Amino acid sequence: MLDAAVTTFARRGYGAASMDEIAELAGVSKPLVYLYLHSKEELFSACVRREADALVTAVRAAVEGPDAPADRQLWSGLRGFFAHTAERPDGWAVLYNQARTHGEPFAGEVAAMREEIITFVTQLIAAAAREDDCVPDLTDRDVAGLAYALVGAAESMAGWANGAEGSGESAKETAALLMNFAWAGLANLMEGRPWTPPRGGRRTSGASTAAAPGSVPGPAPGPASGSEAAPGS
Amino acid sequence: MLDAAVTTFARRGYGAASMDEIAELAGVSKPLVYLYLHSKEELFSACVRREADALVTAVRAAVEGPDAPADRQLWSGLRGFFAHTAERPDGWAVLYNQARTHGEPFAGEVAAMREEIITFVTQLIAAAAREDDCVPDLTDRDVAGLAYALVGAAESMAGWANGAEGSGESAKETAALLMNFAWAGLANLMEGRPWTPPRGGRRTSGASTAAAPGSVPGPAPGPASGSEAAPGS
Amino acid sequence: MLDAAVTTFARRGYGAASMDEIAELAGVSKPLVYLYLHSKEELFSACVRREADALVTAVRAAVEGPDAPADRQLWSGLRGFFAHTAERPDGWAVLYNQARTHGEPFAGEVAAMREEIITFVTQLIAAAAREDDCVPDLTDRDVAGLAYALVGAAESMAGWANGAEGSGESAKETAALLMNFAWAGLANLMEGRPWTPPRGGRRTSGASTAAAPGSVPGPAPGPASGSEAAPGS
Amino acid sequence: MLDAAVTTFARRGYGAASMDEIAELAGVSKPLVYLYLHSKEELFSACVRREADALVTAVRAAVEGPDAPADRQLWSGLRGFFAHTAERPDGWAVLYNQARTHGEPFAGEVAAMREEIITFVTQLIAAAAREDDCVPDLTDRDVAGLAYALVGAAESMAGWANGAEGSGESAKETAALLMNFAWAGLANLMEGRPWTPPRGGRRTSGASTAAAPGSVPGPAPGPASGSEAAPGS
DNA sequence: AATGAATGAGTATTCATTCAT
DNA sequence: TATGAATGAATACTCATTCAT
Repeated sequence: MLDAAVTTFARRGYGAASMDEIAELAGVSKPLVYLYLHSKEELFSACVRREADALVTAVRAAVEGPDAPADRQLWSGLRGFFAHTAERPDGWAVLYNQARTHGEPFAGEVAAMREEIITFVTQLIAAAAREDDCVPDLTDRDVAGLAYALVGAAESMAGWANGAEGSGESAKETAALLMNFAWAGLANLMEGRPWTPPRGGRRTSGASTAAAPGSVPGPAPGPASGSEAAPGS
Repeated sequence: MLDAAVTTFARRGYGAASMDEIAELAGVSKPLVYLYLHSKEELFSACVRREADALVTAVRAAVEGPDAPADRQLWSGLRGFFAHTAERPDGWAVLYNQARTHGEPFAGEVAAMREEIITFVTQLIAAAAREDDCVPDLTDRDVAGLAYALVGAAESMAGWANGAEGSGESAKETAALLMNFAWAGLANLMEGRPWTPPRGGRRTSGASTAAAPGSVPGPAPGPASGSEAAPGS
Repeated sequence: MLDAAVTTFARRGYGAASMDEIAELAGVSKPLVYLYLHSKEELFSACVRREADALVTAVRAAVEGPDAPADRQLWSGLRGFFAHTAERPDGWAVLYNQARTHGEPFAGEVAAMREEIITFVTQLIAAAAREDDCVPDLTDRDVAGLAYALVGAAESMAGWANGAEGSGESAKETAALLMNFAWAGLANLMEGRPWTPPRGGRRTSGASTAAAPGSVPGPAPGPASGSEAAPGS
Repeated sequence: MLDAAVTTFARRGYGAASMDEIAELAGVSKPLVYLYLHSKEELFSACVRREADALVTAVRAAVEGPDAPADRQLWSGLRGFFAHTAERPDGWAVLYNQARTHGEPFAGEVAAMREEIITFVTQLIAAAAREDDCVPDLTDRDVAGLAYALVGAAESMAGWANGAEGSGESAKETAALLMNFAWAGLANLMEGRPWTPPRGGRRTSGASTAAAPGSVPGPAPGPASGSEAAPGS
């Protein structure tokens, strides 16, 4: 019954999905839907909760144990994420497209789940930073921002990857692509070699050694000295 | 009048926003709204178009000329993006939350705008890769995926940054944070030093030299040349 | 201006005709319409009155003077009627199709005009009966009914004749056809030779000599000399 | 439910009848009306169809079998017609006043029904003419015109008869009156003794023997057999 | 004399929701 | 338990009508 609801909400959108259609697709009668799930809002909430739980569970299950190195944990988590969203595109659409955009009861629930994942990611980043025992000068806010960026990138890529013909294989590829995109930056940051806004010089790619801007100061340009500096760390 | 519509659509969502409410907020009467914008759909379309144009224009205006180095261009564009979304949170909400999720006339328009931006980013990445005259072995699909990741990260951060008390200053900070997050990874990739999935060793962060996974092969393991290279890493 | 209104009312119907359309067709602006004719109802009333007057006037003008024999008067009146309705189909449509069917202000006005014509026809019939100086035993109600029948027949034929390509010639033909249809019956009646419901015998057409039915008694069954009786058949 | 609709449409007219009013009069709620009849148009169509069928059926049932003489068939049909319209004045109003004047879906349906009746009448007239085995020189168009005249007369009288206090008795009377009005004329025509436009002589009633006008030529001037001739006048 | 701009009042239609069974 | 039948409440849209100019 929830399956029918998820499918319908994903396809039609919350507003355009009618209880009639859901009941019909579920093969039961409308009053029955009302018997179990007491209103459209509650029904949608149940969908959201179920999908959110499923997603969180899938990601949790995929993450390698806390002993593994941070990038490995992150990578495995991403693989789980992309695999899950590829497997349940309707569920993902409900979370990503519908729930976030329809008023408070739902947006809150999704936000909570997202927060959970973000917290996890944040901890990973922090842990990695700690592992590096460098002086990461990253404020909490910065770390949070990075987590948002990473999660946002993942979400965007999920939509993109689903656009093509998703497959189990592509989940791994997508995760690898995202790791490639993100990890070096994170690693640099954590090791105190931030990118800084160029000052007009011709070419300035990669993490420069200049002083950090805004709240992302790269205090210890430090590894500095370090030869060509263990890039990518 | 469009302002009122944008505000209402952003706050209530497309479905829940009633023409009555929009008209009242605009301080005019409903028939007048229908006189100029001829239906709810058209009204929403007009909002979407206006906001999309405004956003694209803002980003375009912010981007530094094509002579500037790629990271500089990207950075300035992001600053423009974050500044604009911070300045017009309702407009951004209409584009990001509402239009994308409500059926074809609208989703298409937003997708078109997004595509425009993604194309721009894609070109930047490709240009940077060319500048680096390395063998970037990045398939087109990979580049596209990276652009999606970057744009998705930016979108996510826009929502996050607006959550707090947005200010002009924060736009620059947010952009810098994202550059830090993203640029090193991009640079590594472009220079042929991709991150690769670890094989179980204890610590493996940053761009490893191992063979690339999936479609993101890092052919030239070559931190090789060494030289001052190694930037971005 | 009234022309535009008549045309529009005839084509769209009273309900579907919008003041905008009328004003546009008239080449003036809506407020001007309201300046002269103060509401939709009044505008429609004016149309009805104008067309009714025109029709009555046309018929009046066509009728030959009171000295002429009754059938001649009737015939000339019918010719006028058919000629007029053929010439102004929209006006006729307003009277016949629209005004009669839209609530009291209008139906009354049309009824009044119709009554005027019916009265005229009634008088003709009565006059003819008097001329015949027979004992016409026709109650007033009967005469009224006959007038209604004649007028109704004319109205129906007007619609029919306009359906084809109306022409001046056809007005005369239509009138003649109707006279043929009607006059013999009227004449028989007036001369006391009514048609009576057959009693089952095989063939009984035309004005029989049997007793009259209902309120249309044929008093003098055998007016005339009887003899040739069995007329009409 | 259809009853309520017919009543309301008849009383208020199609445009002014609101679904609210109909539902209220039917003693149900508006959505229920929409559940069964899916729109105002469809509801009106259903009314029209029902009333048209009822009328045609009533007339059909009333007509005496095809062996009966033509005038008898006609008379019985008219009696059925007047009885039915007297019994269901609202239904008749819907057909005669509303449906004919409101756009294509409806006008067409009524026209079809009318055509059916007119065809029937036409056949009766033609049959009668054949029975008379005279040379009826009536063109098809003339016969059609006569049928229109007869039907129009009947329609007009239906409205008139309903105006007074209709009763079962009056149906018979009205039918007789119309037969009196019409039959002699028809009979004369069919027997080749048409009325012709007078040439100015003082008195010229009834079927003259002069040449026929327009398309209603009276070929067989034939008071023919003489004898019973000269009737109708 | 004439109108561009604006609106109050009303209508068809839909949908989440609930009885009676 | 399960549903066919029914509805209250809300919404997009239209039109006759009027000021301010």
